[in-house]
Amino acid sequence: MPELPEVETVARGVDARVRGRRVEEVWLGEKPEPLKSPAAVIANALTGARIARVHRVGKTIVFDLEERERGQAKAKEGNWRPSARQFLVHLGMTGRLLVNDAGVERAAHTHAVLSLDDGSELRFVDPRRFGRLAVAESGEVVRGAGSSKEGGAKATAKKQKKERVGSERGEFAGTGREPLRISAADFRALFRGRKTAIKAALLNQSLLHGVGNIYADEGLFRAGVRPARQAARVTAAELERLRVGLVAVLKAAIKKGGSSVSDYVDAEGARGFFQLEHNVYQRAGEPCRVCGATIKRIVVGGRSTHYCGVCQR
DNA sequence: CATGTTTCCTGACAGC
DNA sequence: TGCTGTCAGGAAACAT
Repeated sequence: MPELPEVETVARGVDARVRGRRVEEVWLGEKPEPLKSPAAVIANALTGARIARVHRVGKTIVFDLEERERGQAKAKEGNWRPSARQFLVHLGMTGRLLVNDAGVERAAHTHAVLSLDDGSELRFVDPRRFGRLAVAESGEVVRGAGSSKEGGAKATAKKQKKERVGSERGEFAGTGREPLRISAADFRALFRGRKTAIKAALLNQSLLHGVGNIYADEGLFRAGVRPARQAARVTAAELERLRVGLVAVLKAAIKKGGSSVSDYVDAEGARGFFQLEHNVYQRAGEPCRVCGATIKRIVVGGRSTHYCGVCQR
């Protein structure tokens, strides 16, 4: 399942392939498309736009777009300006973003295809349909769910706070803080007074975004903290070990192209290798690499959770 | 608001 | 062989 390192890997790979390309045509799949924004909004935002940059915010892949200057219709090949809209892709559990030559046969469960001006195609493939596509309007809030049916008035009026668009320059800012950049003090503050399990808090995307089940378990192992501990009771020293451990494990995973459990692949369809270096995730019943004790599996926050009962307290 | 539970969706896999 | 049941899990929706 794609978490921060996997999403980062995909974003980098896609960026290398599509940056500067112009979107000539947009195809969106059948009825139950995984769209957060209405199909017309997505098609309208993308068709004719140029892709300025692709990057990652939390677990979301963000496409910065440019559009042609108005007025000067004669269009020398050069009058582009930043678009007020960004294209957002969330891979969910099984989503893939692939860049293929248009001639390559489309995989099953292909839900969206952007035809680019160099004859390649950016394809969104997602068997389980947990992934989401959306357009963020500068200065607006990208709401979660509901709007998948209707982008309508009701959705706009409702409570808004989920994903911020516009921290500073009106860009999509995600739901929480970036694990790789948050300060020690801000990190500690996230968990202050929280009665939920530290693992559940780590998975809460409105606190930290980008950390999922794999790296929550791996980070807690590095910190020597048991996943079920109440967040508020984890000491400052432990939280700092947790922050440092998370940064280390996330960076190490990015270097290895992410973890390919289930069926994750990058923009070229290549698997990652970090799963080979997991200390606890999906290693229940196997010996701890540090102390040799048997790795345990429990359920925390509704998620399967792995830890070493000796190394983690 | 904080927290816990249910739901979506389909491939993979265990068991018969 | 082939069918059935169970599981996985990100995040929205719903419940408490």
